[in-house]
Amino acid sequence: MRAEKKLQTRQSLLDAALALMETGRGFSGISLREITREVGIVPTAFYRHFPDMESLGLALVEEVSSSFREAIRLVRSNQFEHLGAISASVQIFVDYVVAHRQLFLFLAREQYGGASVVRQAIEDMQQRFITDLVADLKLMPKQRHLRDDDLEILADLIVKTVFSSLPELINPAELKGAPLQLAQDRLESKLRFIFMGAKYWRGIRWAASSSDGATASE
Amino acid sequence: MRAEKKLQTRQSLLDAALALMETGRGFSGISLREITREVGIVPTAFYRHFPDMESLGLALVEEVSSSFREAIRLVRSNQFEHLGAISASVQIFVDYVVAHRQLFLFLAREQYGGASVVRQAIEDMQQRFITDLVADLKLMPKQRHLRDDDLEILADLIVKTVFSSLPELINPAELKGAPLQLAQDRLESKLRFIFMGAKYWRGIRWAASSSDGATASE
DNA sequence: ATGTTTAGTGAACAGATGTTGACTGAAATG
DNA sequence: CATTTCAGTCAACATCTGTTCACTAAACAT
Repeated sequence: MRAEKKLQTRQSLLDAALALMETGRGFSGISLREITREVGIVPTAFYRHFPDMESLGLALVEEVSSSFREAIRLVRSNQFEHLGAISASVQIFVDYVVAHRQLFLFLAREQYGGASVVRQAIEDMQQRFITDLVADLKLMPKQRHLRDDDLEILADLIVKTVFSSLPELINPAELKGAPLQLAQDRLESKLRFIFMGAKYWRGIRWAASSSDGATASE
Repeated sequence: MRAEKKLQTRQSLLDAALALMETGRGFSGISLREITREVGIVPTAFYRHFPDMESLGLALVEEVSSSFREAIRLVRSNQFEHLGAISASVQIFVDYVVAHRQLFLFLAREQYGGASVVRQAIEDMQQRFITDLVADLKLMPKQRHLRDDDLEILADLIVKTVFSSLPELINPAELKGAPLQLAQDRLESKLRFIFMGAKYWRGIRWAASSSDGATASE
């Protein structure tokens, strides 16, 4: 009961940090004292759980990382059943995101704006997702015509598109009736664009990388 | 010579804010006093130019906005010449971004992470770009098979893809020889995926928006 | 030449922040 | 039961912050 209570307040600290981010500020704009105030403990008790704010941020990254993995797991388990794979996948994913709003709000806010260590951790997480997605895509017969490096870029595009859609999936700053469904449809369409592009991708190498003008059209 | 000098130090304040962001912190992590210290004036002189930090941030958004417009103008003036439109456009754009690194660093950092007012201003700017791009795409004969709302989503996808590529185009945190050229190639390939998807886009309406399972395949 | 405007100065304030060290009291251990 | 462990308390600190007010002096207008 000693360590159990400790983990409990530790979680309270993490939750308080997430809750305070709903005021509109970034993670770096939240103070140690604010968090402890929210939890109801004295500022110095913070150090019983984290050496500093930075490592609390890293703990949040880990939390959102495993949460994201869970969402992916849910999507994947249904992906091979339905025919409308994209639609079903997006539906599952969006449901999961709104059910864990605060966590993904943190992710959306800090993916580029956070302190360098937290940002780096998020980038690493993103890269792992991309790598995993590449492995998944390799198993799909529809993507067999794509080269490995093209697959990597495709996966990167998909992941970044999903990440960049997080703000509109989360923000309560909408007045009309069904802005969530609209954002969800938009994400679905975007992925449809991308996968359509992948389907008709021609492995044409457009010569060297740099500035020779004569490339394949389009 | 009185107002000229004033504009000069005002610009110094803006530049100092950008310069301080290269320390890794977000805009909200920079203090008023730090900026004045960097410029070499006393803290209270700040108020001769901005009522508070927030409006300095908004001034930065305006600056990056007009800078971005200039980049787009450059891209557009060459777009109708070459055949390798994507490659040339990306080349021009990337050149412009690295030439104005600090401004676009600010944009990349604050697009989601910034204080609510600044973030909102950036979102508005993004939306104007999307609207403009829709108008542009409408003029291109290759995109005539796309419905208006599909064009909107396509433009959204393109703009967000470019925005999400900004960090890798800017960050000096690379050790190898040519990471910039690599990032540039990646952006080019992503846009190629997207435009390929647009080319083969079929205007099929997949029924209503919400949760009916029977959708078009893929 | 005289008076006004104003960018920048300088001192000082109230408040918030991170971090310190010594403490308390209850749970865990033996 | 005696002892150790340790999550949380309490008071205090040095530091940094944004903002105030009265001021100086140089550029401007008259």
